[in-house]
Amino acid sequence: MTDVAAAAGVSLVTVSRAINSPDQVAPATLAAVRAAVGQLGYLPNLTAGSLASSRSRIVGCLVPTISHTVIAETVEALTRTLGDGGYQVMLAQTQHRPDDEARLVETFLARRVDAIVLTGVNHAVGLRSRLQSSGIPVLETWDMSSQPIDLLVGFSNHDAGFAAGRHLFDRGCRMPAYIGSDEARSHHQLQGLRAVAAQHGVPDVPAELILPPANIEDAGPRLAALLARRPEVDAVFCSNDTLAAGALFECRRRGWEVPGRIAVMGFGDLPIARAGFPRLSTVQVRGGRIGERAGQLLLARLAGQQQADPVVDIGFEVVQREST
Amino acid sequence: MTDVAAAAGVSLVTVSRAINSPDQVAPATLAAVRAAVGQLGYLPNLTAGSLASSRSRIVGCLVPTISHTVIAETVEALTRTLGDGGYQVMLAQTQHRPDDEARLVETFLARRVDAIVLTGVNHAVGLRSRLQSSGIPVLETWDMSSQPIDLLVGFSNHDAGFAAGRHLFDRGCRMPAYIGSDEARSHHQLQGLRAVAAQHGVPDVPAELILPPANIEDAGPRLAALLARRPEVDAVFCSNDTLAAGALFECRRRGWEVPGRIAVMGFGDLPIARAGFPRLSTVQVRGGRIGERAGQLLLARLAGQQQADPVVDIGFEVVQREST
DNA sequence: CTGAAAGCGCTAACAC
DNA sequence: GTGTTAGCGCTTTCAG
Repeated sequence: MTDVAAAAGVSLVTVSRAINSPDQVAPATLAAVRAAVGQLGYLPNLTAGSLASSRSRIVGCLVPTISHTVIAETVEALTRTLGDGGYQVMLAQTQHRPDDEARLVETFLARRVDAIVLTGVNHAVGLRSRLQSSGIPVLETWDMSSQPIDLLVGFSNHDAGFAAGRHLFDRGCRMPAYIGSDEARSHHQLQGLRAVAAQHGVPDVPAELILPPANIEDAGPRLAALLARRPEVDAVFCSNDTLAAGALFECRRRGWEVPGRIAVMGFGDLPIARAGFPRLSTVQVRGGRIGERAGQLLLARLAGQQQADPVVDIGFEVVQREST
Repeated sequence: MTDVAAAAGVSLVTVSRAINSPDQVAPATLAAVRAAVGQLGYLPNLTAGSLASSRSRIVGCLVPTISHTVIAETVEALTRTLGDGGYQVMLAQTQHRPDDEARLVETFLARRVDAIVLTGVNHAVGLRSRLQSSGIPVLETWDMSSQPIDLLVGFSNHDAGFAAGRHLFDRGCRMPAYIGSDEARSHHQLQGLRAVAAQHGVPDVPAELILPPANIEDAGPRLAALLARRPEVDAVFCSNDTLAAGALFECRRRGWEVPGRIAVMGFGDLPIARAGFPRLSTVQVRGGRIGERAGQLLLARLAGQQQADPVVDIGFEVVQREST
């Protein structure tokens, strides 16, 4: 930067300003600086800038795993929205382990990220207060909480499970079952499903909870196990569309009609829900919208604006197709 | 850090060493420093450390999009391997746009990342020399090149396409087709497929190239278009298992037997290949292994070791299941 | 094994 | 609109 300043015949600060706030610099000066930058091939050192300004322009984002398709859309939209606002996303994977989440938060804090995005609302003991005392914006996603750490963009997994169950009963099912991942957000869905089942006089909902990472090839065996245990099951709600697609393949393998013999319902409304045969009924969640709103909320907060409502319920929608 | 030094009764440097190279510090001193750190809740500022040491311990990683399942495994393994070595991965998405890739590389360089990982071997003009003159390790993945920028861990997409085609002809197919993404790695696969077709006296391989991002719901319509144009097609090779699963659903919708009426072959050997019905024949690529080897190569290089062979061909394997 | 001095490359105040 | 001064919080020499 010293070289650029010399070449442009100005001082260090002027170069800094020409780069970071061009409108505070006279047009002629700006042109001179830019010429010097181009000629010398100068590349600013953002690390030095971060240290001096105590703003890193990095947002730390923690997800269970990036292979989880439903969450990928959120990360993609978040990255795009924050990127347009001049921020870079630093991603880390918790592998669904709260302790890893807490450890990675420390790493992010040590890197002086400007904000942190978390997946879900269930965290390791102490993380909540640790984050609140850190002084940076924190945003939770993909669930609802009565006590958000700070900002929150999500929807109620409990209510989504309830709505899915109601849909299944409305379609004539008598005995729904659940296949999901063994983690908090799936548990909330299952609780919702159990609540609606209780209202219909069904005291218990059989469930298969898969140790994460749950993937499509787990669905078949789990559905088989479920049906071996409880042959009266006539509907299965899966915590994501990928598992539901696996269930569809399993039904096809057995030559079972869907929804004739068994109804299958997914979650997320991923492309696979529309591509399947039969097309999957599902709970639509706009994952991209979550990422976008999250990015907007963070940008506003990072720009110093206090938002009216720090909690955004993005909602969900039951989509009926052919599988129920 | 000054406070910790005071509390422990040592100097600044000693605290720094206790944290970064504990074995260079006397056990008693180390204990005192650690006690002070714990008591004060001291969290090192990695940004300041990076500036002083000119090592950020960040590796920049560029992928087309993180929603691309086949690449997610690589990123996951890379993140894990580098994480164990004390490095953090900073991820960015190019959306398959070479210009975005070049722009993001500049951002990474400005952040002084210690190394850069790229997807594929086709880049914007000038990026190659820009990276070579940057002086940091660069690693390309998911393809082969006769002129790698620096390090490379991948496999030949051309040869994979050739092998898939040979498998189809071996299984009795006469007229293969291709459905893939409209980007370099798919193009290489298609070239391989065309090469083997030519050897079998098939002068042309009909293809549908989907503007990225290609997803599962594109497969059905594209397969339909392909067959409308060329009803004699009796096999389709898809650039990934997800598209192949979409093709399977489309066949099911039409009541077509697979592979009786048409053979379907995927690429990647994702879980969906094993979960489908019929189970998908595919080209197995160990995406996780690519990420792992890439991480190891980078760690070695970053530790100052010169490796014998900077290019690793991870290979691939044709897996026959039920769909061909 | 420990410490003192000298920056790393930039930005925030404050002046002019 | 531009410059001067004083750091940001750490690591790297080089001594001892």
